[in-house]
Amino acid sequence: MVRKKSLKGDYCPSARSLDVIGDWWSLLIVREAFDGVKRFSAFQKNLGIARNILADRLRKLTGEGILQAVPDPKGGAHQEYRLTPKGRDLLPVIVALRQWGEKHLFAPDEPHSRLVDSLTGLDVAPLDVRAQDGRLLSADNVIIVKVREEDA
Amino acid sequence: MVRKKSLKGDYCPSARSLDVIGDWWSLLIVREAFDGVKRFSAFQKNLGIARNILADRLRKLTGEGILQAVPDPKGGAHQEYRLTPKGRDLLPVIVALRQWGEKHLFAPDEPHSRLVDSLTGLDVAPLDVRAQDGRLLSADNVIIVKVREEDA
DNA sequence: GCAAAATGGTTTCATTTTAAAACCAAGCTG
DNA sequence: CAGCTTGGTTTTAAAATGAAACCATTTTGC
Repeated sequence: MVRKKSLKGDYCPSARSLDVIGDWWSLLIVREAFDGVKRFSAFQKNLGIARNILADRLRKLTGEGILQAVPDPKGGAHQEYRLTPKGRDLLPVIVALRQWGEKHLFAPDEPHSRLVDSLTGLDVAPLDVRAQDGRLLSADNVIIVKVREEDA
Repeated sequence: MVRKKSLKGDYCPSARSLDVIGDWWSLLIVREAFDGVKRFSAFQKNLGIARNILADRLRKLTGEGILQAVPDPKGGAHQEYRLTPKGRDLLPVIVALRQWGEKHLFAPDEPHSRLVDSLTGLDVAPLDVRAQDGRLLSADNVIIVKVREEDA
């Protein structure tokens, strides 16, 4: 009996993350939430996602504690979906994806939406991966240290 | 006729990125490549992915210029898959996913693989999102500025 | 030098996921 | 109170995925 696709038990944190938010829509929903979208129909309209899929993903994301469903603060019958702190912690993931896309997926003169510092209106600075001592790191000077199974 | 799922033309860079690497396996393959994996069978064994799917993803990733298929430098008949510079630029994405997973998806005492600075052996520092002036930014002080359609 | 095993896939077929559209109940609106 | 909006669920069709079988080369073991 082979477990199919669940990396829940994987000891690689990126694999586990992808297990939770690695499907095609989840991060797009989270991105909309970062952009202030709160209601079912708004997600649906902005993303063009099928409603059953959206309902499913909202359930999963709330189940994972990334979104929280709260009753309409204005007393209406519907509920709002809001990012939890865990969801807000996905900001670097969204930013990393965005910056990679800006760099590699747009023509030099092609317009795209921008993520800006709301205080100054300037673009967010490029993310960089640094060592504890502040040295800039690239793919060549990092390695993955696997957990020894016996430790698990 | 409704175009299904292609965000190729979307003006949001994160959407476009997800269109390219947002499927379930692509980033896992890239992560393996970061870890030095180069050959078909190694990807297959490490990830437990079906071979037809792996072949498809390797084709897509090379087609996108994220991986490059090069003939075995030792003269063998097989080819190796290597990250291109575009692929190596995905490091911050992988790191962001990994750090989010470490923080939110593991029990406090649970072991996991680590991404370390190969010089010192110390963990990579937490990524942070900063403004141009160096201020630390969180979800509350960034906004997305949409491109005006007329500009496009 | 030859048989056997490994490599790097492709094909086939069953299962699962996704998409689109229709449907529906509850609220609100004029 | 008739009709529209919101927030879904159900149904059905289409597409993606997964497992296994198959296959042509290579490499290896002896």
